[in-house]
Amino acid sequence: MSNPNVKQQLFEQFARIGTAISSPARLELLELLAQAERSVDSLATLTGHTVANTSQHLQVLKRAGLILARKQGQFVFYRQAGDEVSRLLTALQVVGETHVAEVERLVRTCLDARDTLEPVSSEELAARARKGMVTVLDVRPAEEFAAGHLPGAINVPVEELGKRLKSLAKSKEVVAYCRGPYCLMSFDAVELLRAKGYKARRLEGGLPEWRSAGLPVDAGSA
Amino acid sequence: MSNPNVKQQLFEQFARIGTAISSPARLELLELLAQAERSVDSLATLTGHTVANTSQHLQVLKRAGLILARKQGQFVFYRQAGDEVSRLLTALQVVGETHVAEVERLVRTCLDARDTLEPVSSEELAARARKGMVTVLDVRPAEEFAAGHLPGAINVPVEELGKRLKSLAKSKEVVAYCRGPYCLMSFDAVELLRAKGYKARRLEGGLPEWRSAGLPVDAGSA
DNA sequence: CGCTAATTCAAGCGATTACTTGAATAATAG
DNA sequence: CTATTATTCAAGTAATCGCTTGAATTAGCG
Repeated sequence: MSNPNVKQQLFEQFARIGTAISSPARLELLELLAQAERSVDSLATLTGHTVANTSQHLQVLKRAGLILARKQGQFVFYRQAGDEVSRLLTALQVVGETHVAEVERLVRTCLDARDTLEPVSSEELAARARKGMVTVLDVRPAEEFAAGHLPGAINVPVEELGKRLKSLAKSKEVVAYCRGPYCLMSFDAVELLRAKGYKARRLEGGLPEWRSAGLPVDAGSA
Repeated sequence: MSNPNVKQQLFEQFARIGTAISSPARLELLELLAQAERSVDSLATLTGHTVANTSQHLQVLKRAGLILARKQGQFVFYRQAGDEVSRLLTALQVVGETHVAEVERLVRTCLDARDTLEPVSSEELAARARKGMVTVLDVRPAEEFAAGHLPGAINVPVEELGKRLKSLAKSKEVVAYCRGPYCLMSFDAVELLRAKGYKARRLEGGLPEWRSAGLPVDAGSA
């Protein structure tokens, strides 16, 4: 006979993972860590929380198995434990999009340019990029680009995009991407590019989605 | 410029879904509701919690968009909101299996017969069942079978399996399935069948996994 | 060695959560 | 209408959570 206790213990373990993704602050950390490994301090700065608070959140994520730590000198670098974690977050977002009215409302409210910004799917971009038909633009911070990016992508962080437009050819269509489907950087980039007369669209999803779709990623030459 | 507030609000929405799956009790409810729609009272009985407590858990799940309610007479029947929910739970389990040592330990401890119980994949079963090579055995309670089951499956709840062995031909291999990869009923069934001289294996995963793989499900003739 | 910076630990506090108990609603049966 | 059953609501309590603050730990640097 199977021990019914085991099942409860398994539920407890899975619930611990659920707890880890039950806080907005931790979801934000997970999104950042899906891009590149980062120190506690850098994460605290990016999220605007105190270092101690950030450290505690990171430990919750680590205990749940979602992230891993690597100590180098006086720094501790955290990183995502694996692509399964990105897939979990994607599943979370899909449920939200499908069944939570508030999510749909938020997406429409802020990103109502959606109709005009029809996103490019990963498959489509992969095919068109191979033929050299598009400029692939990575608008994330340089560190994240360095940790890995789409093959052949050019890195121009959003904040610098205005000043560095000249490096982009106007002849080819530009496809911008950033951290993920709800990261706003690529929206801003596309908006700016179109205002300047570029033909621009955004990739549906970001690097984590691209990677967990099994598509190739260029490792960084930091 | 995009409103950075929107992103925070989106994280809050996703975090609410995380909160919903952050409790063992609610995970158990979700597993049950992935099989069939059920009343509050029936869920309370099955899980061993009070009705009021169960009702409150169900409302948390409902507010997160994971389940839906249907009122019929004095009963309220809850059901899973959609297959996306099953996929979320699967993603949760995959992360657990991959990155939480305790999960692996539990699986090995209780289900260490795993080596001898090599599970059949959905694809393999689909192919072999079409050729009539196996008996597909659903060992879940009759109500869950009635709400949907694998095509051609025979329903014999585990508790009755001992008494109803005669209805199973010994010539064909038997593949048993139940609620999911961590549901113990099919393990018990396979153990019992083997002890009685049957050639038996279990399906890897249960009905929800089968369904969310896009494979056909026979609707119930209750 | 002492100094500084990155991280973690520990204590504390207000807010939230899980569960219980008992009452309030709502639908059905007599 | 009254009694019964299913469900939800409301109040209360112990435990947990998120965040802060300040001290402890650890590694590098002059």
